[in-house]
Amino acid sequence: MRKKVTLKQIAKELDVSISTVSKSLKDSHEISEDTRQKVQAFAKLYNYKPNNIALSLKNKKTKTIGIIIPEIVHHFFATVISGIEQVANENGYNVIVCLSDESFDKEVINMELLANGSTDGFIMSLSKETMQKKDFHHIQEIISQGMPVVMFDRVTNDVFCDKVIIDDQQAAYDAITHFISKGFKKIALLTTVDYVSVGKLRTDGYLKALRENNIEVNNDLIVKIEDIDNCSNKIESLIKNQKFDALFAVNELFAVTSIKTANRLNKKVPDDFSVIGFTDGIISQFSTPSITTVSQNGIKMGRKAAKMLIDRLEKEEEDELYTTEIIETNLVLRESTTT
Amino acid sequence: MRKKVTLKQIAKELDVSISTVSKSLKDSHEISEDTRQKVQAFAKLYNYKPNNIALSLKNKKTKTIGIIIPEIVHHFFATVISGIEQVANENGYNVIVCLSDESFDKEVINMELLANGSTDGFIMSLSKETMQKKDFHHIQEIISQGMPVVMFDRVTNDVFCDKVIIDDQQAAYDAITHFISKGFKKIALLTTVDYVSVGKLRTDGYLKALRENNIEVNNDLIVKIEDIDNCSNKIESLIKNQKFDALFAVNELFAVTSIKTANRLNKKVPDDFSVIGFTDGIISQFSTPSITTVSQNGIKMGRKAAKMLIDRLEKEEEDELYTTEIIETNLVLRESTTT
DNA sequence: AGAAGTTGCGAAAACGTTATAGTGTTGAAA
DNA sequence: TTTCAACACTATAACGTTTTCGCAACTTCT
Repeated sequence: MRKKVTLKQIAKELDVSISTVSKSLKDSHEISEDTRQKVQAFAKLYNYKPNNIALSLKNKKTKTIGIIIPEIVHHFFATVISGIEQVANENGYNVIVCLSDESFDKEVINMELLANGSTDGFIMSLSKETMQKKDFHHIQEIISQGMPVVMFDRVTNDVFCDKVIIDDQQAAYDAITHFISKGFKKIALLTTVDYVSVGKLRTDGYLKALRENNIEVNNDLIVKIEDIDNCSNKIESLIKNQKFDALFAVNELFAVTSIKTANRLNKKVPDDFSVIGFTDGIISQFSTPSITTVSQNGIKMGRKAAKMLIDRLEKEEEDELYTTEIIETNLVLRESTTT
Repeated sequence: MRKKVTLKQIAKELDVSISTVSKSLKDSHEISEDTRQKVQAFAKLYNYKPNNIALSLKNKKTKTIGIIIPEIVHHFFATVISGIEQVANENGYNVIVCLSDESFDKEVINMELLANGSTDGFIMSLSKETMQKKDFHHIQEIISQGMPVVMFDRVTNDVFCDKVIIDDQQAAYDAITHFISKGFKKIALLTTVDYVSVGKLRTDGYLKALRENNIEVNNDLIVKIEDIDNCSNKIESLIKNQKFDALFAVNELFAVTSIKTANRLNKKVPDDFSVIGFTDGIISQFSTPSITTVSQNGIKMGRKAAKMLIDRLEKEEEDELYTTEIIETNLVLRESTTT
């Protein structure tokens, strides 16, 4: 076994001081040509690479970004990580990923662990439980220690930090407006319970679009879902006595579930009703019919978040001006809507 | 801003030595009850948490696992990460994720970077380029430095280390045997080019099953796909002059693409032909018809890989006996096959 | 020849921690 | 009274770096 070699070992072997070795490897002009070459040759031979941990301790920066997300088996979050990783990589950063599993406690524990020197900053999306509890002490604490945090998608106004979001309300508004422009008036909504901020905002966009077009809101057409695994009956009854001609779902799981339910009830999308979903993921692309969705560009979001974090990390003056970036969305037209 | 407090600062503040503080916090009996309480109270007040980096340097272990995978926007890899993370978390480890983007160079760079002190070991799946080049120096080097590596799914026999795989050949064999037991004789195969080891093995399983059942192999029914984005014509011509009654695809993308192509050509799955895919992901579940697949339990694979790595990290004697764990697969029956 | 500057290198501190080996004081046993 | 152990604490080394400062030994200038 060839253990990694250290400066000390090289120094001893060549009978010079550690300082000399360090300086030689950094091409310092303090060291004679001769010594420098000798050291460099030796270092190369033994494949010397500086120890990251020692460097981190010395420099008080780790060149590592902590990512805290609710889950990873989720197309959107995976794309965001991918985006973050791209920019991180371009800038010599690594990413360390922690999953909160939608649990407040896990979110807190993970963040506190990483905050003790392991990362230079965080990029995160809040867990459901955190949003419900509205307890953001752990995040406040970390920010107050001077560690930058960037939130994306599931964010909160209660914490001051950089944020990257899409304009959920506007995106939903656009989707509904699209329906209306196609002549649909009876539009159903499949949404989440209100404490999920993005669900709430998308619902608001739906309501706004109806209001502005003087369409009366029919509460029978609005279904709020707590848990997708236990809601088949709700969706089923909505579709069975179908009183709508278009359906807007606030995520792709709801969208595809409604289509599959319709199939089961011998109804056809888009013949019997059109569907627009949210989040342009795998499901929407490969469902039959493929689903028209509001695309939520995860890669772009991740890249932006990473850029914001790294910018903040690499400028030395502390800047108290936080910004919220809005990533534009657009409607990807597919087979689940009539043209 | 309330910067993190260090032992030194506490020591100074309480006018004791650093050692005393350290020992007090560790409840050492060397320290008097009085002092201990005083120190602990103070530490709590200032929310003292030991610095991970300093600990890592001292202990020469980081409690961090490096994960190197080709991509993350991929259901299977995401589930594996999820499994790894579960076990890592249970054992006080963190995971640092690097993406090779299927590139050899990125794989090498990332691994070498992390190997310089950032992680205690690696869990990885080889990039396509690495498999093609058959160059595993970077991995050999890291192993020879005494850093354990566990490979999963895309592995190689050229490196001695722990591995976690499924029995790809057997799984494919089982799928084909299932077809045959249902009376299908003309079975098409949608596979990858041969250098992708898992694709090759699954193809072998297909061939073996046919051979053992005395069914002649018809090369017209075997389509090898290099790049899914540029293969629609190949799949289309296969399906257009359909000479098969069942189709086995070595991944879910190929499976869903064949179904969608069939739809376009006014053929129906499973009425015109049955389909079995590989990798039980989102697509298979939500496709219409949902797809019968060989389930490749990513969570289990990730958990197993993490367990193997951590076991090796936590026992001090170096053990040169490497094992290869095989995760069982099973056929998940859905709508794309007739019963 | 003495002062001043240059060259080439080493010592030491620092980052934050833990563990080992002292050290001085007290109290009890011999 | 001496000896020794127990107690409560401190100093120091170590992990692997980088960097500042210091110090010889030359060289150059006056």
